[in-house]
Amino acid sequence: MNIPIFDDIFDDFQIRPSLRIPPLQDPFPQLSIIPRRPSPLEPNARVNIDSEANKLTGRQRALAQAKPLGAPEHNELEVSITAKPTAVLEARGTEHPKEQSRKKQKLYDHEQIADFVQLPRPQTKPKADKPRPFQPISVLNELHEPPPSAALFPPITPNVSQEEQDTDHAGIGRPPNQTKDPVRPPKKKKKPRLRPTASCIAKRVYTRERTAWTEEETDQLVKGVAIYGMGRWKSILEHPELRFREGRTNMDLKDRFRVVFPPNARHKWTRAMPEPPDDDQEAPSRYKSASKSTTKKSPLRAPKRLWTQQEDIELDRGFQLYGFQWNLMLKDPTLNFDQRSCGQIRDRFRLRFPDMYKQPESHYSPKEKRTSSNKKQPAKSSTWTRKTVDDPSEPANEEESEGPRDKTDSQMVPASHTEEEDHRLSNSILHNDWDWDENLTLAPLAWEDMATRPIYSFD
DNA sequence: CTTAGGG
DNA sequence: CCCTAAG
Repeated sequence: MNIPIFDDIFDDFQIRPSLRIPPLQDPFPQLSIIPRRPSPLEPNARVNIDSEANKLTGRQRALAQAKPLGAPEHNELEVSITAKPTAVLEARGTEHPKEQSRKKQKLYDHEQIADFVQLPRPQTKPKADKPRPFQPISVLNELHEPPPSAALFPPITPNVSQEEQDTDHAGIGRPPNQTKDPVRPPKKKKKPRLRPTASCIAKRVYTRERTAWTEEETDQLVKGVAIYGMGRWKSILEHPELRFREGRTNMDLKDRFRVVFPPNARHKWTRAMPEPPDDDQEAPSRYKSASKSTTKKSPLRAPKRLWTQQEDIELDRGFQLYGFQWNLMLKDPTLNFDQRSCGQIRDRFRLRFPDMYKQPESHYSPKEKRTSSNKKQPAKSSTWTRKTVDDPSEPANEEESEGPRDKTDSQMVPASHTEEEDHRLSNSILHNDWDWDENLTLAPLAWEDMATRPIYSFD
C-alpha cells in the first residue's frame, strides 16, 4: 500500500491540493458510508469538527472540512438532493415547490462547481419496463379539457356499425365446418377503441370495446366446456363448430365462464328440474347477463363434462388395473383422466355399478354381460370375476378405496383411445345427438338435457 | 403462447 | 375487460 495510489486517486477526483493528505487508513472500505452531516436547516448547524474529528476517517474529515456547513452548494452527494433544500432555494430565489427537486438537480448539474469529490451517482432503475397503454387520464377530465394525449385517441363516437350489431349479434356469422377460422383477428390491440361513455367519466379506459355476452354465445361456451372441460379455452374458442363473437379471446371465454359459474359457489350448482315453460313468457335467461342489470338469479346449467363412452371404457380398463383405487387411475396417463378427479371417477363408477356398493361383503361377480340396449355396443363389455380379496391392507387413499382390491380377468383387453372416437363424441354433443349407451353413459346427463333446460341452478 | 388468478 | 406470474 503505497502513497502514490492515493495521489492518483485524488487527482482523478480533482481534489484540491490542500486536501491531498494521505489518509491514515484505506478509505475505500468506507466508501459506502455517507458522512454524517447536520442538516442545513437545523438551528445550530455548526458542529464541532474537532470533537468529531477523531471518529472520522481521513476522507470523511476531508469532506467535512472542504465543505462549509450550511452551504450545500456543491454537487456533492445524491442525498443532499433528496434532503429538503429550502434554505438554498430561498437563497437563490424561491421556486415553486413542485419544481424543487427537479430544479435543484438541474442547478447542480449546471453549476458543476465540482471542486470536490464526485461520487458516482447511484444508478436509477429503469423502473417501468413496459409503459402502460394509456395514461390514467380520467382525473384530467374534470374541466372538460382534453387529456394531453387526446390526439392519440380515436374519435369519441360509437364505432360499432349497426350492421355489425344486428346481423351477427351472437357472432354466429361464421359458416359451419369452417376449419380454423381465418377471420379471427391476429392481434387484439391492433385498433384501440374507446367506449362512447369513456370520454367524460372514465373510471377505466379499455382498449377493447366491450361486447355483452348473449345467451346464445354463452350457450356455445357451455357446449365447449362440455366437450373440452374447463380450462381449455383456446380449444373451445377455435373449435370449428363453436362460434363466438368476432374478437373474442380465450381469456374472454375464461372470464365469461367465471361469471356464469362462480367458482366459489360450486356447491350451489345443485340439480334442478326443468321449469315448466311459461306461456307467452320470454324465456328467462339462464345465464347471468352482463349487459342487463336485470340479474334475476337464473338457473345455471351443468358445466360438468359429460362422461363419454370412451371415458367409460377407460374406466373399465382402469378398474382392471387398479381396482377401487381411483387415485391411481387418475395418475395413470394412459387412462387420460387428467380432466377428472378422484371423486368424479368414483361417482361415475358407483353410478354405473351400484350393485357393487349394495353388497360390499360379496363384492361383485357380475357375470352378466352389460349389453347395450339400443345403440352402439361398447368396444369392450366387461366381465369380471372376483379372484382374490387377499390384500385389504392398503387402502391406497383415504375414502377413495371403498372396497378391497380385486384382480380382474386377464383376458380383458384395454380399449384404445382414438381421435376418431373423440371427434364423434364432440360431434354428438354439438348436435344434441348424444349417442349414449344407456348402460355406459348416464342417460340423465345426456347433452339434450344440458342444452335445452337447466339442470343446475342456484338455490 | 397459454392459462390461472386477482383486480 | 385488464394485467401478470407461471408453465
